Amino acid sequence: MYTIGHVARATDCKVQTIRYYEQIGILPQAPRSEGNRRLYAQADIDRLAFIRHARELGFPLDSIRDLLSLSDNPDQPCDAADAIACRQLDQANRRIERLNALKRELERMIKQCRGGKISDCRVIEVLSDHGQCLKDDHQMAEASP
Amino acid sequence: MYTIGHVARATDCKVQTIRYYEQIGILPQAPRSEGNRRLYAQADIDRLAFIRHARELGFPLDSIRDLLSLSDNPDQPCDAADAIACRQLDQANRRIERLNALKRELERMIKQCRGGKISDCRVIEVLSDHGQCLKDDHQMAEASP
DNA sequence: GCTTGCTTCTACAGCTACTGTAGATGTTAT
DNA sequence: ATAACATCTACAGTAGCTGTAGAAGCAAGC
Repeated sequence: MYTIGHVARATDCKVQTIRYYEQIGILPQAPRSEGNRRLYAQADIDRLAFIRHARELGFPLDSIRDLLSLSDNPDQPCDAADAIACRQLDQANRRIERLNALKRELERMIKQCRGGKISDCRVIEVLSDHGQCLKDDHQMAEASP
Repeated sequence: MYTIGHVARATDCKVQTIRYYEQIGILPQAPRSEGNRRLYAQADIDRLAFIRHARELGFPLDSIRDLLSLSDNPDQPCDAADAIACRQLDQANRRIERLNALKRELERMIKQCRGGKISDCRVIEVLSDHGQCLKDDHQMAEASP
């Protein structure tokens, strides 16, 4: 069993954030030691690492709850899980597309930059992206219908 | 010139959020009409669309400020811009990697799911990702040194 | 020209997801 | 056993919005 401090170091997460996640129920109530300290297992570290990564990728806690429910209930009827997974996959694909566009533009800039100035920076055009995105995005709400 | 409502619809962004961005200086002070309404040009819509997309991708406003400064100052000396671009590129690459891992796992689940149950869901393992990520991530701080 | 209805204005309160601080108590090393 | 550090609870503060109240602007129809 690990202390909260160990878990915090292992996941690069603040101690308070771990207690906060327990409080809002996204992490289970940790069992306590004799002296009332929280005790964690490896599975808790995995779960927390998952949450942190998903947060860094911009998923809101509600979406993360959804994703976690997939592995918490491996025997739930498939259509519910399927809907969650599809929705999250859809979001992941859109994010990847945009990140790739940003990446290409940053690489272009860095390459061009070796010559002296960033004479025509198109970072904004790349991500503001009227062609496809603005129309599609309206169906991309976080919540389910 | 466009009204704030038009800009909000065009970028799928709340009117209050636009005013908030003006307040914190990430959007310029909009010129006003006779009757004190804010007036926007296409360039403002582009800038706002960029900000919204970057936010959805999980970039904090400070990073976005950095990115915007690249296109705001196309004549700034190259090493500063280069550092910003490299840092953001690095982040973008890490995000893409993680999203691809998540995507693969979601696809696997969806495929497997057609058979009845999600018997062994590995969503957590995929993103908790001890192998590479946890060590690398400590150098990945949002702020510059 | 006046009313109805919608938009925008300012100002401020509330929300999510943390993050920091205070003061007490537990634990470890010398 | 005492200093140094980790953890505890509780609560206040922050970033990035989001909602609401009440007043004022504006456009369309009578």
